[in-house]
Amino acid sequence: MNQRQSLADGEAAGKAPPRRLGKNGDGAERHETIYRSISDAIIEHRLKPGARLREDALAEVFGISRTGIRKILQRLAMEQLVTLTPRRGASVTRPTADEAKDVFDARQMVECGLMPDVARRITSEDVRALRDMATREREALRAGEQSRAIKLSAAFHERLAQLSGNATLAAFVGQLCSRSSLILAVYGNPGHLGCESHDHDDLIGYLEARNGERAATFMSRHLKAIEASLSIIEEEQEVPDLRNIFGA
Amino acid sequence: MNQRQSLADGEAAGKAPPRRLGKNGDGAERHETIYRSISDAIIEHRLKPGARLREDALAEVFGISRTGIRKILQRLAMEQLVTLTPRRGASVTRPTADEAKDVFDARQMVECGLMPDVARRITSEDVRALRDMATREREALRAGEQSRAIKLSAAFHERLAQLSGNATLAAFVGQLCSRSSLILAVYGNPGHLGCESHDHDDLIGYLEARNGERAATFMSRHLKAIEASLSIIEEEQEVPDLRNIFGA
DNA sequence: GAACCACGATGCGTATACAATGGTTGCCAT
DNA sequence: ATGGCAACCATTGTATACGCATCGTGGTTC
Repeated sequence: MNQRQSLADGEAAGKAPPRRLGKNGDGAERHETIYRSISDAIIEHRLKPGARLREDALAEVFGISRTGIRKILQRLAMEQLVTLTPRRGASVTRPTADEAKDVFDARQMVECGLMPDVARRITSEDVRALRDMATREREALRAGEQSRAIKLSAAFHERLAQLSGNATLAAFVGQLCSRSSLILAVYGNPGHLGCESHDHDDLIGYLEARNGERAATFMSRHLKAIEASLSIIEEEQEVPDLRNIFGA
Repeated sequence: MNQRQSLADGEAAGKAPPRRLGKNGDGAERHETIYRSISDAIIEHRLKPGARLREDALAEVFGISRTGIRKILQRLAMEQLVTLTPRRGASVTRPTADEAKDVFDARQMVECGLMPDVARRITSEDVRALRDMATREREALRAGEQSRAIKLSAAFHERLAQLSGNATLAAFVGQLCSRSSLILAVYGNPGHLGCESHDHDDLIGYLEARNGERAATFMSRHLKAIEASLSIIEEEQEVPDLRNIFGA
């Protein structure tokens, strides 16, 4: 299935004669891959809030037509990662302060509420996998790879929710984590990342001890700490900077 | 494609001879309307779980091309109201027993958790609107209009969640209620509808008295009662374990 | 010199055409 | 008569073409 991989730089860019390159055997897989690429780029802050996502450009980059891109863009919009404005196209969502509060309140309720279930169901295998994720996150943090750390942190929280056994709530938590990543991009202070490096390890300890209550209260404090670290000042930009920057 | 559909003729006339049908006049609105039509039909059990939704048929019924229908179908699929199978098209989702459990567990957590906030923020105006909805629901129930009653019940729960002030969680509850409606269609006993007729009124009473705790426990019992009324027998069709039936 | 209007370009929304896939049916061979 | 194979048909997936709205730019007028 990789044979098609080189279409981006190949002759595909040309007009191509009777070139039917759309016959990828793994069409669905392809879309999923592209979706993940864009999603990851947003979560890792490689695409910053407000960045415009032109359909043509994306279509060319990924070697598919605009139709497929639109589908992906719509999915991202439904997850609130991109904003679709009627005649203006797509752009990376810039969460408002209200949305940020809603997201963290929701996480507070759902993630904490899930902890007892997780504590009850967690296996030693799960514990090992979680510790591994926490370790990698700490390493990324120490190496200064903020983007990577943010993604790993979101993945950790999502994974945790999956262990509860409730797929619906786990998917919801996954969306909330993605949005949190965006919120960090807008309101987070550089240098002071969301999750403390040892927090996740402590949490794993409580879960391993099957202490759901303790884990829940810890998670609550953990999330509160992240939220408190944000500087939600609702900085309205849009044009005014020029005056300020170049001196009036 | 067969005819112009007498939609916005008024403004079209002002534009002189735009023989093209005025699709743009209310394009987004139109999609929203169609989305609601299909969504309502599913929630009201006019479209039953398992029903196939052919793109061509829908496109013709609503007078738009398949492109628009696909967009709507995808949105419905993301809300788990329809299932999209790769080369087989769309059909109304038939929830599994596991999904049903997940959905009701999620409702238990979120709706109950929201009650304190609702009790704190509710206004007399809200109370009046809720009572009105409850009344209409009771009337529909008494009149034997089960479809209508189910939709009104879901709307009631969703409205309640909106009063919490958390738009994210409210939207999530809305989805859960829609899915619950599907679950009722599959596992519900005819004649014994989900919500007891007086339950909602009682709940409003607790909220009006700003007794969030009481409302939460009542909501918990309410949801438990609905779930208990289901006959989740997991009647599996779909290749009914020939192995098991005919011995391994 | 500034403001307003007009014209052109860019980019999205929709429709349509085409290709590929999976199901179904009919025929042939065993 | 039954099972397998092959061709056809129905339906989706993808790409492309076209129309329209909005935005930017330049010219003209006050």
